[in-house]
Amino acid sequence: MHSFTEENYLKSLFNLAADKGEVSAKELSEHLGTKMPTVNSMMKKLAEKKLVHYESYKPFRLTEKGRKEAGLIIRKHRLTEMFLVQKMGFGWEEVHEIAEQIEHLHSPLFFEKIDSILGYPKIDPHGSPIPDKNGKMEWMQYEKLSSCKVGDIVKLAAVIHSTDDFLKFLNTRELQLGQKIKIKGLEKFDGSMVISYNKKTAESLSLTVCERLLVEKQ
Amino acid sequence: MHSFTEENYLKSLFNLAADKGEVSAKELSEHLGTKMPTVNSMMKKLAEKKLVHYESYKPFRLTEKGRKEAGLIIRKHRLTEMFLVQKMGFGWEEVHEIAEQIEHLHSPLFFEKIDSILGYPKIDPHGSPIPDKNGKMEWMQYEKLSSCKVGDIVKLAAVIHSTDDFLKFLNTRELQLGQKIKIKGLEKFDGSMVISYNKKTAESLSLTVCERLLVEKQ
DNA sequence: GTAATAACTTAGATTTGTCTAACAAAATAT
DNA sequence: ATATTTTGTTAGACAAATCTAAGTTATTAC
Repeated sequence: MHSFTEENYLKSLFNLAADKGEVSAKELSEHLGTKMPTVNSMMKKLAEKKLVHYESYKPFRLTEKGRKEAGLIIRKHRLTEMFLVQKMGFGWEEVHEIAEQIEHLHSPLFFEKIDSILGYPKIDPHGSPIPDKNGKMEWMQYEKLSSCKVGDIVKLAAVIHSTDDFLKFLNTRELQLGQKIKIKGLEKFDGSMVISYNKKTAESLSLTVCERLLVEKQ
Repeated sequence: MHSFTEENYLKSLFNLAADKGEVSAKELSEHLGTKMPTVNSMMKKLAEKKLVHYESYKPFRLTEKGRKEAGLIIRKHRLTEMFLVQKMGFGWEEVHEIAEQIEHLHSPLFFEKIDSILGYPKIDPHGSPIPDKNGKMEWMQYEKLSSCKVGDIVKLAAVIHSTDDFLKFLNTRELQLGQKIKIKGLEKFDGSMVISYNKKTAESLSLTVCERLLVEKQ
């Protein structure tokens, strides 16, 4: 079994490598709030355990084994978040920190129970996919709201880079997953959008916000 | 905040000191599966933090502060066990190990939610009292089944020294908390008892078993 | 294409929790 | 009441995860 610390490194590698497939020492160091030499020696350690490909002066990449282990930790994290929201009444902005801790529990029974109580969900409360029992996950083909056109009608499917503050912001706008949204206008000078949904006829969202909202076209 | 390890020492001190009020190095060492010198240095460390009274060659005692901290950890453990049984459908023999892990989470919000969902329970699934928010707890005035007399009618109130195996044994006998029991006979030579409950008219329980069952007289 | 800057690595120290080996005190047994 | 055994303590080593300081390689700028 891996230590709490090792698990956090794996998870960060998995998340940061989402697009490029590799992660620099600097990036990982900043993300974890750990100095570079520390990151470096941990990468060597994980390389010995065949979880990471390590070559001097090159970015880090997870091995297949490492990707699986990381996926399983993220699976536990997201199942937990779903349970906290759906079965314990927490808000989607409250669950990240708790799940950060619960994801490290070693109890297959516990997470199987959660999975079964939830009915084997495929996504977490923020719309991110829950990796399967092999640690594999795949994103649906969502688009960023920011890439939609005036007149489009879309459904809010996921929130990315979802900090607690951002989620609280969405709460104040009554924006939830599944919300149907119509795009009324686009300000060219700053990329902000005017949208309508529910009883709101002209809510304005900045480009920053629109880039963090993934939607499904109707 | 205290480390995971420190918390386990505090909890063991609390549990082992239940009767005598003090714990020897040997006892603590065996209970934790840790060598005596390790225990010794940890006691000195906890003494510096004013959690333990330490004097050379004397048994250890928790300070008031230590007792409170320990009580709060045990509170988290027992609330968790209750939640696992009542809200997640685990058996009372399955929850100890999971709660051992969850008790170390740092999230007041999480445990308050559990407490509220459960309706502020006073006992855990094994009948042990749940310490209050100041870490204080008190046992009801239960008696050991072994100290009851033939003819007594009692209600099963708590199971002490409840290992998973012992709880599974009770499951096979369909003995649960709250079960009303009549004492039919007592074998003098080995202290075993013959009891009746439910549809069972003559179940025999060894002295060892009877000493681990706490009952309430009717 | 060299100089300056940024990123990465190595070396060595520190903290935490553990161990073994050796020694000291207390308890027990005769 | 002394010898033996048990219990507790000290000293020193070690692994994990971290740091700082110093050195090395890559990248960027001009």
